[in-house]
Amino acid sequence: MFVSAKRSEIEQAATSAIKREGFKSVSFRTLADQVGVKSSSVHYHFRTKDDLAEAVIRSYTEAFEAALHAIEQENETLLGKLDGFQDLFAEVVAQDDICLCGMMAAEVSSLGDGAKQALRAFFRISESWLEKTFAAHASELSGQLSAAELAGIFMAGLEGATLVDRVDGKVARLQAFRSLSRSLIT
Amino acid sequence: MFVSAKRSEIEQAATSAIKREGFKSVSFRTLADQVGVKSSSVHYHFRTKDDLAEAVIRSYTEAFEAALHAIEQENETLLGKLDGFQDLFAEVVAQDDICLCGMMAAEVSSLGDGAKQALRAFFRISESWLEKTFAAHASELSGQLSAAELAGIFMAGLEGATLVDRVDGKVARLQAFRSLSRSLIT
DNA sequence: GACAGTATACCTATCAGTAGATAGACTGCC
DNA sequence: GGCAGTCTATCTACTGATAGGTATACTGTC
Repeated sequence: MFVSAKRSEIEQAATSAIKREGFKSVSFRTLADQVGVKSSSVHYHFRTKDDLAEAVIRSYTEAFEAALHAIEQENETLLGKLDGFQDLFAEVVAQDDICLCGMMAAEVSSLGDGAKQALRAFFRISESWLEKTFAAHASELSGQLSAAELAGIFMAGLEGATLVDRVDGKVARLQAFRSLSRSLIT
Repeated sequence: MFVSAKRSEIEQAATSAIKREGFKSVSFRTLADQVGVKSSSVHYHFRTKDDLAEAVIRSYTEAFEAALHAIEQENETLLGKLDGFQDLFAEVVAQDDICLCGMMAAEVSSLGDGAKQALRAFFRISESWLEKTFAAHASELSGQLSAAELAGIFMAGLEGATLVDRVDGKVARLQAFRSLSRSLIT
């Protein structure tokens, strides 16, 4: 499936901008300026703004899935996998951004149906990976929390941590979740 | 200190709208329509949009502080206090909203200095309350997490839980944090 | 008590800027 | 010739913000 280079470039520019300023703040004109075309050309690749939102979320989800797969391959232990997952969020905060889908989640009320569905898919996929991972290492876990509960805690927790950490420029909450994962593993 | 009824009304309308759609989506005109005045009258009470943001965040913080104080008075146990804290977030999700300051945190890059500072104050105050509460009940806690770490985990975690739960209309992550608090208390 | 001055709280009218979106023409490659 | 990709030009709608006016109410002075 070939997609034009310009289309990818626009998508990439949109992704960066959304992670920093949010989807509402991104305009066809600023994206066009950034990649060196006119706004009507952006409309050519993405008919409406909601088409753009959906495409960006789906690409982000694909990349996220690939990263999760790599983490799985490169780590044997639960702690290693969990650290890898948290690294993904640490990278985002390091660039003074938040997770694209966390940002979109805040703006969900102004998204169309296609984008909303794509957003739900992101969280379903990510949480499923976490749940599967916790379930596979159940014997290493102390405490009475289920794999599903742990998945929800880490998914929501890390999204919230990037959100709150960005406000004061620290990484205190992200660090606290590192500690939490260590305290849960025997 | 008397503030005009209309000003309060505008602030209230802004608060509701921000919790639902975000600050960017709120306009002087829609607020004006909602409270039955012209947009220039909204500008009379709040000179700029950032003045409005700051005022709304400060009022929200005051109300939040008052709620925390009430929780403290009405609950003896750590679990009771923690449940009370989580109830505040459950109320927000029940109305299909997210915490006003969580929303503002997502939009922080488009806020002015006054609003940013007010936002930092909200998180500082809320997290301090949590930390103080955890520290006061240290003997009831199992595990090696510090009071500061626990405060960060619950503050960020609950902000994230409301954010993610709203996407699929469930309260799964909020519930998972209820379980977490129970698993941490001996 | 009457008047001047000032503050509050709104109004109408308008501004420049930006938003998403569309129609129709041009260009270069296969 | 046909198609992909881009262009110019334009539209309607809306944004935050400002200028200038008005009615009402309070406040201090004579």
